[in-house]
Amino acid sequence: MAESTRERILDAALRAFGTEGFAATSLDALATELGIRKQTILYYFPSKQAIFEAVVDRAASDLVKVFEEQAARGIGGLDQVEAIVKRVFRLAVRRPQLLGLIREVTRPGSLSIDRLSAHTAPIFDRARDFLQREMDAGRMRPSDPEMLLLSLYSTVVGVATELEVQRAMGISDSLRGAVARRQELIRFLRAALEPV
Amino acid sequence: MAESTRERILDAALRAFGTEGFAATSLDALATELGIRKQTILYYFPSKQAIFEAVVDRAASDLVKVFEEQAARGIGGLDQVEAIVKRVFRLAVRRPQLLGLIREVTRPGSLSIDRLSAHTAPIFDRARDFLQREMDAGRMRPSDPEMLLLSLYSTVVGVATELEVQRAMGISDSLRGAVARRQELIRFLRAALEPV
DNA sequence: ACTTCTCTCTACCAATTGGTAGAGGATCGT
DNA sequence: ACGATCCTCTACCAATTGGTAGAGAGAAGT
Repeated sequence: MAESTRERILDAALRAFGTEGFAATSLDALATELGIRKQTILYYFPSKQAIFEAVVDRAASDLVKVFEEQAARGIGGLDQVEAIVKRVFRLAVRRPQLLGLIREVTRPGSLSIDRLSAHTAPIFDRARDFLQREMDAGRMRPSDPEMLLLSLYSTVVGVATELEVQRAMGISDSLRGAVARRQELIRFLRAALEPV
Repeated sequence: MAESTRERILDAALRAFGTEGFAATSLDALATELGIRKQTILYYFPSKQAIFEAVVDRAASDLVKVFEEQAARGIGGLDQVEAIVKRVFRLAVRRPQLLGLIREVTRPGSLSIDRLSAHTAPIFDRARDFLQREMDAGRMRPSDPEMLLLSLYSTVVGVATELEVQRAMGISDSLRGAVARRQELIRFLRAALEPV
């Protein structure tokens, strides 16, 4: 048994919640996909909401880990921004459901938004401080770091997750397409952030 | 009778689909909200899916109208980009469900993505041509116009719609906050697009 | 042999889902 | 006065939903 039933449930739930969404995912469908009974799922988790929260917790800590690994490297300036964008992109390509889940949680009606915030607040603070520091040091164009962070978040997550929009625009969603997208995004961000 | 029942249904459906999402919206809830019976809704629309499609059609044409009105003005360069961003923001503040619906439609599993594309493809083409023309004329930093358009889309829609993320970041979601967000976004975009 | 614990199962259940069938009341042109 | 059309309703329905109750199998400790 390479992977425990509990882990398998969480994996399938992440995929389902991250693509179809919470409401559109049924426990029966999840169970069928796993070749088990719905009641087996409910043995490990008391409710559907509890599964969602467990999935959010796991996804959030995976995401936070990516940031912390890069933050620990202590690179400065735009090179650090570029490195983080690259890491997020790698994650988006390998595990697209992960960012899809973030989109699901950040939807207006979501119940687990505070749960996600609890995980991500520290890295938001850290990112804001980083931007402020870089601006003060003249390595980045000065602006409101909070608003800038929001713009950065929107751009990166959007470019990484809005695959259907890209399809509608006629952009290839192949792996090569992802690389091109990343490259163009980095150029875009560098232009926006470079000090004058 | 200021507004026909059919129109009232479409209004309520836009709000519900744009915030809670398609799967999380029930016809019964919609009917209760309107003070009518579910069967009255099903008199005007043959199915839930049909309501969604009608809502998408109406939302898309509203959105397209905004772009076409601005395009007709024939302003060039970054001033035109700024004008469009401002218009999108005004729409996002006045009718937040509208952009929320776009997010819902562009989700991976959505059925109506082609319906939306049919409406928006012409303005995408137009926008791409516009960017290309401006780059050729040296009024904008040269880059891949398709990828740039994707970055622009992501940034604008994200900043306009990711209200929960903004709340988590500690950004005010008041009207004044929206103005500040818009201003910062325009500075961000100008920096990214200005020719060197 | 016996109990205990872990796990997955069958059997249900009440509530809600989207949708059908058709009655009844207006308002209309004739 | 008449049928026709438009609109909203009551009454159902089969299917699916998340969740409960509890049986039974297997392994492990005693």
